[in-house]
Amino acid sequence: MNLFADIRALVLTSLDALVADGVLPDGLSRQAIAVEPPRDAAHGDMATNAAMVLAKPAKMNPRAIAEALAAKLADDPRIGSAEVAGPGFLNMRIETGVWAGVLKAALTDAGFGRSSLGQGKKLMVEYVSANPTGPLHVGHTRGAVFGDALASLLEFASYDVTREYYINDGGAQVDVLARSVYLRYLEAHGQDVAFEDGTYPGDYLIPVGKALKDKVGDAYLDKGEQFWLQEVREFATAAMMDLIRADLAAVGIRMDNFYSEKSLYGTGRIEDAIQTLDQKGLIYQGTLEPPKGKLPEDWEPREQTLFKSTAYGDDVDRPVKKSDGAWTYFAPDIAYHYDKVERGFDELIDVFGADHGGYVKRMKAAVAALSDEKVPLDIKLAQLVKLYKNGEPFKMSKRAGTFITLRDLVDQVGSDVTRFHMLTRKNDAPLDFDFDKVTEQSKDNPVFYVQYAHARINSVLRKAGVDVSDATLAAADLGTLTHAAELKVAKTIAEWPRLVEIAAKGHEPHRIAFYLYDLASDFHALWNRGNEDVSLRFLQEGDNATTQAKIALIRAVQVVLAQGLGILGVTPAEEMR
RNA sequence: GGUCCGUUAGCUCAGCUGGAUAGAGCGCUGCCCUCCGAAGGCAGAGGCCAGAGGUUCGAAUCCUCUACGGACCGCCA
Repeated sequence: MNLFADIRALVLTSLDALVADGVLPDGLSRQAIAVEPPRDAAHGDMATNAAMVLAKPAKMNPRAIAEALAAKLADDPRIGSAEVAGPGFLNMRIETGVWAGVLKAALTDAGFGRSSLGQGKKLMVEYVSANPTGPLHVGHTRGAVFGDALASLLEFASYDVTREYYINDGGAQVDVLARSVYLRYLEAHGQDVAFEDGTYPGDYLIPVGKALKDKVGDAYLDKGEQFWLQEVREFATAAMMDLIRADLAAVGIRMDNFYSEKSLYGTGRIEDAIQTLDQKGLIYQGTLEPPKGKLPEDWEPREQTLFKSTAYGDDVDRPVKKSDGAWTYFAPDIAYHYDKVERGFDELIDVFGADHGGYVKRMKAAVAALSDEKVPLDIKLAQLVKLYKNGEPFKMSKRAGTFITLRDLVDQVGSDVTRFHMLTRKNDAPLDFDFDKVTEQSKDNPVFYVQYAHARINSVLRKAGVDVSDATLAAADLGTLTHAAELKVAKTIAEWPRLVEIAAKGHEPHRIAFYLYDLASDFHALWNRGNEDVSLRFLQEGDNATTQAKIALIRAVQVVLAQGLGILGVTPAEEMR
């Protein structure tokens, strides 16, 4: 149940009644009518802007509409009062019994909080998609966690979600990987090797070189690239993908599918995709203008095969073939997205790293062209993560092989902390990650604060001494929950379904994290009230009925916390240690 | 030169897609532990929402310009 949606529906039927009464003209758009919690709790529980939205098209005074609407609304048993305020706001107070209904729904309705927004539509979230050349590092981790939480959020909102990883195993970087592994292979045979520019010096390739030796023995020794490059490339890529899969598992990520770029080559898929664009008149031979501002030193104009992405909002047309006739990296990406469209996805989401910002417009243009603008593609950029230790910035150097990996994070602070913290910021804002602060066990640390709330509720349940099954709690008389601090908690719970919908619509999982913090905060506040006011303690000795009502309230909090943490991929702690 | 993102309290950040007197944490000030868990709690001070125009009943939110910070910008992925 979504109380805000219910009340909005009530507002709409009340408007129908006003139309029937001849008070309001018919046929007005109701799109913009919203029912929201007012900023200031003194204004009531819910507010609607209906009168102000309708005033202009109806050519009526907003306050007059509001007055008429208020009279209709007041007839509903759920509405305690409806008052006109300001320029035409309508503030409503909800009968306290309604909140009890929300709590019961949270306890007994497995679908509580879920949204029907997605209506079972097929949606793909493509995320991580890191080059298969090494372990995942911090930057990847943010995109991975973000994409995963977004996918879970959309599942919770009734989308049929596929999580997919695009393996860039077709380009030159895989040759570099193969050569680097070959060096480690030689090393495993006791040779001295030097890692020059254009090779990957990281230690993580040592075991891969050994494994290669175990597999092929000395077969590749003293042989030219033509004898081993292809085999080593495949061997190395497979090894890297195993590594990456394990990295992902360490933060609780399981992909539904891994899609290989290489699998597109030699199958005619790329040609098909480009031809599809060509048939729409979007492919031509041409020469690009040099980029303005800083001029590349070796710039010379060359004729290339270009995609007319400017027809779909890009700034310049983009090459799909190099001047030597080979595909650019963009071409297989077009084919890959064409494949997504052909697989029947209704919506697509790509999660990219911040360094791919310049890539967004052309990819959107390609998908728009390939799907005749029928399949929306949203591209979310995961901004940079700045690492700190003891408040000091942490320098990473990829060249020296001293970059911080996903494993470093998980080993030091754990998966839960890593995930939650990375989701406490909008994806498009840079994120600070301080190794010391994120593991601090105090209120300053949202991860701890939210998990602590969950664990604290567990502690009460253990000590309750009454039947605390959800069915029993839901059947309890919740009419005894009348204190403002208790109702505050119930109201926050009532906002949960609405928040899920907002977060899902905006593809913004960070809203879940902030909501959970607010809910935990309301709960902790209520708990602390019990320190001064004995009647607010959850366990009322000798009064099982009241105890059960209070426990119903906090158990509902726990249910929502668990749902929310589940979306974020964070374990709800049973107890704190 | 262009594109994208950002700019909100001393600091770190939210702000529900245009609503009422802009919120939270930290820090600061003042109170509060015999009490279901004080690894805190309650209250208070603190704002020209970067700046200037515009759109309208109404703007932190939408549009234009400017300033500052970051990312990116042909045959690398």
